[in-house]
Amino acid sequence: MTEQLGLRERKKQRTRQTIFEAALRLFLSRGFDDVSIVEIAEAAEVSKRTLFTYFPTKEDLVLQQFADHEDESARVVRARPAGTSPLAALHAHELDALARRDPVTGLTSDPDAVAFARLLSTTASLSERLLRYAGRSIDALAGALEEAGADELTARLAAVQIVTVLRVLADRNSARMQAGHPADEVYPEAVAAADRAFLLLGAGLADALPG
Amino acid sequence: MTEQLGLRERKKQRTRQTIFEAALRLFLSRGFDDVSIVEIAEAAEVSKRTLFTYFPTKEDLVLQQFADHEDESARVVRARPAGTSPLAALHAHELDALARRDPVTGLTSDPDAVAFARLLSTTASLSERLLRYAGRSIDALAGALEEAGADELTARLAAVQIVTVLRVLADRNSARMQAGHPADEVYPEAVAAADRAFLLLGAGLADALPG
DNA sequence: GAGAAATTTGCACCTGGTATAGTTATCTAC
DNA sequence: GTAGATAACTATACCAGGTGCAAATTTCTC
Repeated sequence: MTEQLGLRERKKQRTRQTIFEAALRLFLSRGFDDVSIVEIAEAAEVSKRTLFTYFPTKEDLVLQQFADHEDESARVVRARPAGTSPLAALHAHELDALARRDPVTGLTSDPDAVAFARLLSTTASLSERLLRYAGRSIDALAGALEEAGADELTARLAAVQIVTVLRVLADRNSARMQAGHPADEVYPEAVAAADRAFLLLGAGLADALPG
Repeated sequence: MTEQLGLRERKKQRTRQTIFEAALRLFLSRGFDDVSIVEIAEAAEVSKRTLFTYFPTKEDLVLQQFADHEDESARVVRARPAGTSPLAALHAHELDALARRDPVTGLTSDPDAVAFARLLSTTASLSERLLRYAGRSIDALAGALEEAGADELTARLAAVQIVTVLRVLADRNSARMQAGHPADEVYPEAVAAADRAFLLLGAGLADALPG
């Protein structure tokens, strides 16, 4: 378990962490667009050139951590208990995440997480770039659904629906948090919304949008 | 019907068109990233500053025309015949668009349209920015669905699902076109995929993704 | 400790985009 | 048609994100 890393590797990790923390601190206090790359580099005591070897774009300073979560839905589907449908597994996982106040649900009163979410939603270039990660998340989920027996078209359509619906739920929760409502207060609505969303995903829109 | 425009206004329209055509021609022949703004400005015989008064960003040189289509789904829902469900109206509209080889479906063999689609799908910054227009399309459709009687959450969830599914269909058709298949050959599959997609939207994923 | 390999740096450079201030063209009213 | 008024355009200088390159520094290996 204990990774034996050389000094070189440890220094790299420390440098990356230092840059990231400096960037986040500056972004949160003054906004993404009002902080320049050189400023971050100075705060982290590295050269501009070095900063860019760790983070290829300014947006990645904020978003690269999302790469860790990009296959979460796919993993949930793959790890589901026998006899459970992919949708049921994802539904259960979302309810569990809400109960845990997992930041990915948007439902958390943790000030840092709320501030971070605000940074994302108020910065156009960040919310746009975030969609790139959503795309990879869709690809991963589609792959898992194919493994579960769906044909390619169905898997892709289902994956894109599921991922975008989860995003809508998270956005709504996050908006409530940013409006100052405590997570515990919003929790029941968040659960109801998730239930509604998975009902629509599973049973379709026909009944919900009658003629 | 005949708009009486002054010389000033006519010149502006001509200038905008000239810039747009120069940009598109250069982009198509050499790729979005390998053509600079100054090059386009020179080709259109305007100053760089003037170019930016017409198109606020380089991406808008390609994408601004999508603004016209951003409320298409919403209009279809609002204009649906009495007794028709929103989903049925959108389904019928998509089938009609496929039959007409409307470029928005991705199903067209028109070389210019195919080249344009390739430009979009091969340029990261363009496909990302395109999602901004998708966002507005979702907002518009959600509004129309609320008018049709859906509650706010349902309308939003349905809208996001519908718009993203239509995008998936268009992307797939466009990919087939770029691979060189003629539209008439792909048409039956495209119809089948659209039918499948609207079936899933209407009846849900439960049956399609069993445990 | 020497040399190889990786990391960091400084510097020059490119591109997209903006600010400003001045020039040119069109419009309106007489 | 001419005189402003007004809108559009241009040149220039500038900023920020990002890259290429060669030199300098640091870590690794033996």
